[in-house]
Amino acid sequence: MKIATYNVNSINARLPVLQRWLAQSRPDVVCLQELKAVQANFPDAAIRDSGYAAIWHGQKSWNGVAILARELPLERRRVLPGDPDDAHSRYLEATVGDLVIGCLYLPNGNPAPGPKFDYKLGWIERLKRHAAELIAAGTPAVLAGDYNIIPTEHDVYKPERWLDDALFRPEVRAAYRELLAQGWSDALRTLHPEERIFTFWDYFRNAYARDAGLRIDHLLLSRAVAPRLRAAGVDREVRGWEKSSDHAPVWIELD
DNA sequence: ATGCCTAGTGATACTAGA
Repeated sequence: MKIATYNVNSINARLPVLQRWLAQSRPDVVCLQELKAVQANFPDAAIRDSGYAAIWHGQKSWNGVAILARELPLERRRVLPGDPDDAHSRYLEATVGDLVIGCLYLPNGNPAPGPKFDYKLGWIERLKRHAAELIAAGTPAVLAGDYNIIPTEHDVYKPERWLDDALFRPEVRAAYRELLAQGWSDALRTLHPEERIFTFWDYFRNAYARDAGLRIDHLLLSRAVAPRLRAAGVDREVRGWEKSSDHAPVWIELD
């Protein structure tokens, strides 16, 4: 079973690239982030033509998340609990087969410090509370998405330039470590502990050609799932396609 | 230190992304 996550940076601007990648990579489950479309503007028919049933949570202008699968995902929740005032579409959770799939788009948080960074830290705390419940229940779960967190200095092309950035600030990295310590494993790093792996290259500064990237898209496996991990990778060539997202798809294969 | 690019909105300039 192949599970992927892909920040598309607009589902409608990305549709040709998404369809081409789905046909080539043939994942069983896909978590999408940054739909940048209201609920009614999700291209459901085109996704069906590609062979996937989808649930999604749209929003005007920004954010928006979706889960695609061969059979219709059974929705469990469409918001992260813990803040009734949070109107961002950044979390969607569903049952697919024997797995719970959490699709997340964690806030960017820049500039830091500031209200956006505070929102990011609060969002991470809520994610940790929810993730702890999944672990406590022994749920076989995958939390996949754009975390907007560079976990370590090995996950960024030039760490000294990112020290004050909301993606790399010490408190954000610490929160990610605390999340893993609950019993989640970072699938890409588990199978490729030393490799230089990036999932995002800025549109600026010819970043992809220079391989000036970041690893910020992650698939976290609960204890019940981790032993099933067989392969993991980044479809980085997709970032080089015409009209690509600034992120590349990231995938795992489970028994 | 700044803008470099891309997308959405809705009006031709701004916000936001990371």
